[in-house]
Amino acid sequence: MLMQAKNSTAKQKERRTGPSFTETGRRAQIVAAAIEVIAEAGYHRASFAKIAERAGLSSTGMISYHFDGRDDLMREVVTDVMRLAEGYLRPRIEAHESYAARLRASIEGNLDLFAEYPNHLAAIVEILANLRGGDPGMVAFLDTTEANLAVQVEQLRTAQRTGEFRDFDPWVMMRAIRAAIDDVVRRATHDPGLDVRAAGRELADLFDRATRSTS
Amino acid sequence: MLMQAKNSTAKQKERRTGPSFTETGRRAQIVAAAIEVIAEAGYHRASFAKIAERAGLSSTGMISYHFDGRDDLMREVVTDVMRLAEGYLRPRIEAHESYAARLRASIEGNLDLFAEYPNHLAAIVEILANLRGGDPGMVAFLDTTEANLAVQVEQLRTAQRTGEFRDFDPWVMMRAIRAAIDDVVRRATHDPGLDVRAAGRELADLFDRATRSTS
Amino acid sequence: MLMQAKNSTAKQKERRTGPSFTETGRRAQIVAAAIEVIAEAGYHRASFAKIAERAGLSSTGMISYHFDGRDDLMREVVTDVMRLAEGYLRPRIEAHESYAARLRASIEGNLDLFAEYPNHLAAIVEILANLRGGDPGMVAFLDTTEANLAVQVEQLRTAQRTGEFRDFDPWVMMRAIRAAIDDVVRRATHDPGLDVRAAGRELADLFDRATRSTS
Amino acid sequence: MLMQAKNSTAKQKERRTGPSFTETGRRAQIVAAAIEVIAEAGYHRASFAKIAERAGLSSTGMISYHFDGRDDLMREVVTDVMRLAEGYLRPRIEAHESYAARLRASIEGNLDLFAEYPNHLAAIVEILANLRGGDPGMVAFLDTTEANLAVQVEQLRTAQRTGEFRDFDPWVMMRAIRAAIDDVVRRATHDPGLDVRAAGRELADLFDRATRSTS
DNA sequence: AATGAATGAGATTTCATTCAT
DNA sequence: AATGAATGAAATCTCATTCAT
Repeated sequence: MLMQAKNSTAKQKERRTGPSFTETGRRAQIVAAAIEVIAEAGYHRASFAKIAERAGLSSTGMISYHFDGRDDLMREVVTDVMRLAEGYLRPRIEAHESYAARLRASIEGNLDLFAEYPNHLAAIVEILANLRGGDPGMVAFLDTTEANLAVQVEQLRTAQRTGEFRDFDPWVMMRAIRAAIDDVVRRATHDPGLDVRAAGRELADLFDRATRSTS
Repeated sequence: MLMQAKNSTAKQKERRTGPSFTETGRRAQIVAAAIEVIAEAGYHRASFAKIAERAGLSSTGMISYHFDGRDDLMREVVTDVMRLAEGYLRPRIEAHESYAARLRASIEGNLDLFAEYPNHLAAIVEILANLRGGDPGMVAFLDTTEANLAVQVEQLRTAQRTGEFRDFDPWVMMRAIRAAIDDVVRRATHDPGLDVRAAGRELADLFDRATRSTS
Repeated sequence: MLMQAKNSTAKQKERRTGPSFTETGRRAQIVAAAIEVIAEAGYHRASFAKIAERAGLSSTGMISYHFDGRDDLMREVVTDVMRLAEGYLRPRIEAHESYAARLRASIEGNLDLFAEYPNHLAAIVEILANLRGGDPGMVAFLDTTEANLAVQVEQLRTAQRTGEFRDFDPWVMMRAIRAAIDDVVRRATHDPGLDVRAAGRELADLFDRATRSTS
Repeated sequence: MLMQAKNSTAKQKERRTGPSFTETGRRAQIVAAAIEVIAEAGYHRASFAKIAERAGLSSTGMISYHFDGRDDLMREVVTDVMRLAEGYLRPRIEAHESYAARLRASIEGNLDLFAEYPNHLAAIVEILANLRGGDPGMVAFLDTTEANLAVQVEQLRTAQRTGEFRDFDPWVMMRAIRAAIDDVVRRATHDPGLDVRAAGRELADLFDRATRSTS
């Protein structure tokens, strides 16, 4: 899904003086429940009622209390997963020198990550796929995602400049890679039989051939 | 999105002896309105109220009158678009001999089609992305989509046997192609500045390198 | 259900010059369909849509055209069945001399009639059980039903005066009889295994003991 | 209507750990409002809107919040009334030794109960009369009613074995009794002038003659 | 902090009726 | 006479949010 996450945009409720341990714990608990529900039921079907039930809360009011609306909760889910992905992927990617190896590490790493945290990745894919520009409050969020992508596009461009990668439109390539990974995540979420790591290797091969310079 | 559509599963209201021209006309009008609304607002936000307003109807009851529920309308939308895509793509694909040329025609054709009928493709992508196996009545529909994909996978396999394409997992390849096209459709729907035909050519190049035999 | 029907309250639509053969035929056809649907689905579930479908009509508008609303249709159903019951029961009852024999003939006759025309009796029982005084236009109808009952009550009273029947409140007795018969009708409608003629004999015995003078 | 109620099938919302007093209070209030509305308007006309208005609620959503749909509310109404009837009738019936006296106590007791709680009995009669086997979730409910009836049938049978009652079909007798009582309830609901206690005595006399052994 | 209760909007569906053809 | 289309009301249910305790 993502090669890396840059910055956290989590916004604690600002009317409060500061987060207490309890509140932080509750927020995390709700986020965890939301991740499960979104992964299973999808973005739009993940109602506060289902999330509250999963979190063991007796009312949806508790969610509204801790989060400034649905968008705020979704933002927290995304940043949470991005933080996880960042920590998981960055060392695996930076362990390699060549851009080709880094690209492979990125693709395979994403699917390894999914194999370990299926709900987390499924949730973020669901959310990002359902964002609309019109949603006020989510626009800034789309920009963040776009910025993350831009970083990776820049890496593709650098690899092209060094001659390691051939000539292609790095934005189109990057989005094709992301779309392919997300598609595997989406399918695997509802088809437990799918071998995601094998699919990851196949995709890595595919995009290796598509990017690598022939010289 | 789709290389071709196989069969239409449109189901007229069966309590009638046959569809009248008038009814078909109204149905078509509602389907057209639904396509616009889905493309703009997304699958879940496309309420009967919005569709009725777009279709110039005074009440949502009219939609229930013409369609057997939301699923029935969505089915009609998908079969409608599939029919369109089939008619548009098949001649363009079959005009070519080699599998490589056919694959290119398929990818570029899908995005040319989108350039001409942006709402139609946006709608079908939205619908198919939001289907869940749990939706009763839509399951058979997912099967149709899967069957369409299988046909194309078989073509990839044939091209591998002839030696024109190299060795790769045809299912993973096919889904990567589809995911990449759908992603362009999704982005272009909310970013009018995106040059989809250029993206189509880029993707065709990309997957040409990924599939073509080196020999 | 009823020992006899006195007068028909059927009201043809008065804005028309007169009933044509076709209209009369259609009305009868709709009434027949309504009887079936009411018997199967119950009074409130017998929508115009279901009745039209059963009658082989393509739209509910046809029912509104022939009947001045739901109440009018129901009135026609009731008068139709009352006419049937009248023709069936009167000779069977009048074949007997004693009031006891007539009462027995009435009870057993009603259930014999049900055995032959299950839908007709089921329908009228359903309708009469669901009438509310508040329904405007049906009030006069309830009066008719009440008048029919009054005739039978008068017969009970006469039998008491002759000494054939003992002392009891004839209204309470009459309604208990009617309620018992209707109950058998209601149950038999959804339990095909019930032997209604046997139940009829049992009820006749029961009310014979309850009414007959001991002297 | 009922000689006794056997078991309560009330189902609190199960996602909760347990019912709070407040929730029980609101539920009870809604049930009370439902009883009034059903008694006045009938089963099918007792919409959530009317019930909410009667209960002083501003929206029907509140009813959906407290009950798992219409069936759940109706179930609660019936069990509530059955509980009331059970407490009222059992001591009155068990105060007597002979089966004849018990039968009389049952019949008169039901109508005394109606005289004190007219809406309660009217509501349960309305509901039970309008149940259809097809309603999923209510089937088990019909079974309960049937089981209650079976208990009473068994008592009739015992009285026959002891020689106190004469020979008759106990099921037909029991249902005739029930039907007669329910009929009085139905009529009295819309005719305030009817003397239900007198009717109860008449019915008790009637069925005493119908059941008692001549020896 | 947390809960149950309440709210009001919005969604789909069904219904009887009316209208134009 | 008949049909398909259209209408508007009403009904149930779900949802996110707010409130009082």
